[in-house]
Order: sequence, then structure tokens, then C-alpha cells
Amino acid sequence: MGHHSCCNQQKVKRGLWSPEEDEKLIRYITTHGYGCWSEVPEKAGLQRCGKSCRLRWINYLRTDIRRGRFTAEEEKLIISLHAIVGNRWAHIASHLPGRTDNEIKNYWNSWIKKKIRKPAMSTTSSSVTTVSPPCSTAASDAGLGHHLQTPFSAAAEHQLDAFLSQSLALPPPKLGGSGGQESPPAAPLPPHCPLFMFDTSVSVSPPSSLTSPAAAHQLQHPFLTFTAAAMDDAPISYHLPPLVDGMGMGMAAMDCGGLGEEERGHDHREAGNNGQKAGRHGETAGGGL
DNA sequence: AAGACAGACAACCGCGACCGG
DNA sequence: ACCGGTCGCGGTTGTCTGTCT
Repeated sequence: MGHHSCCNQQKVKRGLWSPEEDEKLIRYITTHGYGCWSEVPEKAGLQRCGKSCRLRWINYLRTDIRRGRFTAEEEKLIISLHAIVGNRWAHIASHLPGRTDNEIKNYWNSWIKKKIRKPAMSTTSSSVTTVSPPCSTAASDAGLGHHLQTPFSAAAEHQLDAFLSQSLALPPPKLGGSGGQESPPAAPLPPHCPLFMFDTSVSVSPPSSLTSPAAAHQLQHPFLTFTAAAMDDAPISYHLPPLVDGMGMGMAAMDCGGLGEEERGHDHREAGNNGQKAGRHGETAGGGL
């Protein structure tokens, strides 16, 4: 229907953000912070509603955003976490430093589309009996969709914690690309990201990017503790909580095979897509800055 | 070369939760 | 206790680009 309640009265701009708007928002946030989003547009000189500013900042302009394709480990983690908490994208994102809920949500949705499009087609030889997502929005009314219906209980939280603690033993997200990933997963410095927000003196190689000032706080995140500790050469074996183990899709699919070639095939595209966005927004946010 | 299709991603919308008056 | 404002989240849509036919 209408606009947000917070911007009913204003004539707010909508649609894609221009580089000028990005710059205004970045400048304001970096100097003043975002105490009250509803005040941000006015004080920053933007004709946007506060929600839009918040979204733009959180999903795009934040300094600690990791962009680029998801690593295989991130994929697995997303799937595992989703099996536990359902469509709690923000919660899942909280376990994936630098990733936004929107990004994960988009990833999941497109992943679902892919799997729906290729029903069991590539899994005939594998033990994977279903390729449908464990509890997707598309599948929420069938199969394991009950995860979505159930509130995020303490039990689930406990299970999640257990899983995460086990995850500490997981092989780290080899950000340089594990298991034959061609392209570096996440460009630590997105081409379209405002450069002035980064200390460009720090190394931008993926692993060390985790120790960059911009991501320093991330090191306190449990997920990253293993990236630092178990960074070397742990075998690719994931210990999943029972609930996850019971998932129809199973991690077997996610190992080399499941997200295998066909998934990897998108790597090129995604890399291109990033480039595309670097172009689209790059000349917007990144290029100008 | 051109159109159709699919994938990826940014952004909007609506709702519920939270908080202060 | 109630009410209004704000924030955060999840679902959905729109747009752009690359690939395929």
C-alpha cells in the first residue's frame, strides 16, 4: 500500500540509491552514527525514509559487509542453520559475519529455485533423496516446513549453540576458495564499496581481511574463532546436530557433489555479476568514492 | 543478432515487537 | 494499561545482466 508510516508525510524518493545519496548517508553515519533512523534522512539531507536509509546502510554500505559469492562453508552453514532456526535470516546472518540477512535470504531463495527447477535430476545417483530445501518458504507447507511455524525456541537456540560449538571444529571457510572454487569468494573490498571507509593499508587477502580493523569485531564471533584457529587443513567433514542430520537433503549433497559442478558453475556468473554490480553501483557508490 | 529465459541482487512493503510518554 | 512512534525482520517484487536458443 502506502509508504512506511515514518515517511507518509514526506515526499520520499524511492528506488535505487544514487551515489550522491550513498555518499550523504555514509558521511552522516560515519560522523554521527545512527541513533535514530527516522532522523537520519533529514539530518543527512536525504529524501528517503528512515527505513530505507537503514536498509541501505545495513545491506550495502556498512563497512563490514562481505560481498561476493558465498563460500562452500558458508553455504553449508546457512543450510545447517536454516534447518535449525528456519527462516530467521537475521539470526542466520548473525552467525555469518559480514553477511546480511537480505543477502542470505536472497541466496536461499535463488538456491531453492535452482533446486526446484532441477528436482532430483542431478541426484539420482546419490543418496540424496530429495533436493527440496529443508524448510523453505516454498516448501513451508510441505515437508519440514514446520520449522518455520515453530517459534525459535530455547531448544532450537540450544541446538544451534551446540551446532556452532561443533562448528568450531569445522574446516574454516577457506576464503581463498576451498575445493576448487575458482574465484575468490568474497572480495574483501567490494569494488563498489566506498573506499574511503576502509583502511586500505590493511591486507585485503581474504583470511587476513578477517583481522582488518573493519572486521576486528568479527573476531569475537564464534564463527570466526574457528576461522582463525582451524584455518589450516581440517578435513571437510561437518558434524551436524541431529536435526540437521535428519534433513532430507543431507550434507552429502552439499559436499562436493550437491553443490558441486552445477553450483560451482554459477561461480563464474556470480563473479561476473559482482562485476556487473560493480559497474552498476560501482560507478555509483564505489566508483565515485 | 535478437529475443527469451534465468539468476542475482537491491529495494519495498507489511507486520510484529519494543519502548517511551 | 493504553497509545503512538520507531525499529527490526521476513516476504515479496522489480530491475539488471548474462546466458541460451
